[in-house]
Amino acid sequence: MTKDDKTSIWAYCNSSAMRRAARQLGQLYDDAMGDTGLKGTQFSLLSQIRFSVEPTLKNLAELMVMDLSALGHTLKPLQRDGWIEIVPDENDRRVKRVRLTDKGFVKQAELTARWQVAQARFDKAFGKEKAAELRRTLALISSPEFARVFRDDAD
Amino acid sequence: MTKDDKTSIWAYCNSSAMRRAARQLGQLYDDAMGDTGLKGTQFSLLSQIRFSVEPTLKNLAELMVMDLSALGHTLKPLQRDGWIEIVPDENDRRVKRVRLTDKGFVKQAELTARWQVAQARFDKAFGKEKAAELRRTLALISSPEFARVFRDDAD
DNA sequence: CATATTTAGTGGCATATGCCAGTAAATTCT
DNA sequence: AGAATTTACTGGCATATGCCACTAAATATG
Repeated sequence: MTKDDKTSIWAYCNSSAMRRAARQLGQLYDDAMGDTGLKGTQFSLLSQIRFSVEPTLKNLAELMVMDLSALGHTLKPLQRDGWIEIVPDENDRRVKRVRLTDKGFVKQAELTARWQVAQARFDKAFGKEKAAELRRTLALISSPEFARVFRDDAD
Repeated sequence: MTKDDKTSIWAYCNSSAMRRAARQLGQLYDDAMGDTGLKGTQFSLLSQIRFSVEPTLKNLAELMVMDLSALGHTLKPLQRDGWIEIVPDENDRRVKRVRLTDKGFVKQAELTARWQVAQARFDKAFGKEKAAELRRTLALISSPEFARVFRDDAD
């Protein structure tokens, strides 16, 4: 164990430990975004939108493991600044789809270049293989299956 | 790899993956807090305060790997509702120290009982040993040493 | 000692994220 | 078909978190 001792929740609580690590990485990756005007969270969003096929807000919220309304709020600034656009679905009038604007594509590429620097630093500091494994672990924890097992504790 | 494929940033970005997992766990642990009126983040705060010796805001911010002003904001509701109190340091008039109120102690204990349920579920779903190792990994990533190595990439 | 610098917090502003209530459109049920 | 229910989203409110500018107090400097 590191210098964290029994007087720290981090040594015990999985959730608190995860949030704290998320804050640290958020900080580090945000720094890497530099003067692009966007943050790591926004880079994630733009990237997920880019690599999805015009996802609906619902789709995107599920992929992000984010509350639908929270997603809506988070997209506002990106929409306002012209990086994305939200268009109604042709078949189902309840549904709205998100996509990058041309400008958004360019911006996503620019951010990706910045991101790679941070990513490389992480790999170097933490270990490339360990990093890949960590991501697999995090993906598992983020999965709906995991949430289901966690909740259906009834045995 | 799980069902996440190359079209998901989660498969690549350590920071995005961490945040996403943090959202999932936040959700799961918050649910466990039930009708206590407080959330997992607030439980973390109360716990860290409880197990620290009247930390200064600065101390606490460092332990939480949180921005000092962010911490200040986050403490507001807890102070307003009487779970904690913030008192000026006797020697250094710039410094303020945080501590639980009597009411706060009781509340922290109540929340701990709820937390244990979530924690047990996590251990069961993820594996007790794996969970302990994950927390060590997260603690490492949260450490100032890690941030330093990450930033001082200059070689 | 007087001034420059550093340190600890505060307040305002902006994004991140979640809950709840409400609305409209689609689906199910009788 | 018409009513009940479900689904997808929106808007308001509250906490979470960070940046920047500003203030007060302590410390270092000449």
